[in-house]
Amino acid sequence: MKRTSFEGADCPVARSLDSIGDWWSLLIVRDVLAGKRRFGELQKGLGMARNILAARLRKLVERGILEQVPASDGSAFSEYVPTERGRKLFPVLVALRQWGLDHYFRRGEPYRELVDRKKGKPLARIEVRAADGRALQPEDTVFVTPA
Amino acid sequence: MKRTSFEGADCPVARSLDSIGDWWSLLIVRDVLAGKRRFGELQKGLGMARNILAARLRKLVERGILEQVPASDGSAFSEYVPTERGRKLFPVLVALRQWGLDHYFRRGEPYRELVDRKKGKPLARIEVRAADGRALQPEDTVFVTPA
DNA sequence: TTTATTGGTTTCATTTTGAAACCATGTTTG
DNA sequence: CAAACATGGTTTCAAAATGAAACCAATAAA
Repeated sequence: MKRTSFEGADCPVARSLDSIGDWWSLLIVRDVLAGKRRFGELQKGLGMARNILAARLRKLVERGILEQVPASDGSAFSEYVPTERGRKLFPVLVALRQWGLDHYFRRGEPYRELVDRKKGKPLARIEVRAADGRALQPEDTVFVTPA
Repeated sequence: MKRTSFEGADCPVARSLDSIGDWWSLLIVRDVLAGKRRFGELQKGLGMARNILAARLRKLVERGILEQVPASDGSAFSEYVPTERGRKLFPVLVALRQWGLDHYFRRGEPYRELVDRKKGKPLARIEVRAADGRALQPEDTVFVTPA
């Protein structure tokens, strides 16, 4: 009767969700990728219960998405930093951001835009493409069993 | 003490998660985008409790991600089909799939690959890019308040 | 006409969540 | 140095979500 786990699922999407498919994890990763590092900073920013944050951080560390390291400011506290695996979630976050902005913000509604630091311009749209660059819709794809 | 809602969050990622940020919703959307339509088909495929599936479908319809329509086969049953909004989740799913495959499948472990239907070749990698096409890492981006 | 299937809802036990209190360090201030 | 405060949690407990199974009404098949 436990909450079903997708850890051994044969679908990569399901396995991903097993690590980050709950209500808070992606928001934590979002904040860490945006530079937040400390427990309290995350807790205040997200407005979430401390015990839940502690549990999520533990799991994210366990799954190799974050790493807990001694604080960079010399203090005896520790910090949570993204691993390479965590950084690779960036496209997922940007895709979710673009989708949410398109579908759940009214035009004119204020929001903070994520831009290319160098040029200050909005990011390109995230798209699914074929190897040759053609944009693909769901129907343009099929599953196959690799050789 | 209610489960916190991200519906009115100022962050687009959070609003997205309010619609699809639970354990099952994205898997349901994945299956519907892959062509599954009927309640029982989804339930059996996902192996999830019927009441939870019913609740999720209700919410996905409410949020405009799926639509409940009379069955196409002439029977009196109904079907769940993706809306345009639901179809637009495709990049999110593909990004999650690529990430999960990269990080939670051992090499050689069997999986089904999603390929370009026309050429039968694997999809291009999903990447975050600037307007001019440069690939961007998290540190290459900043938040700004649009004018 | 009986039987089976489909698409749910209801019920109930188990888990998870969230708020608040608590606590052990570590850090700053007087 | 001592007292006060901040930090990073853990514990406790009530409310809410989840999951398994039983149930049920409407179809569809035999």
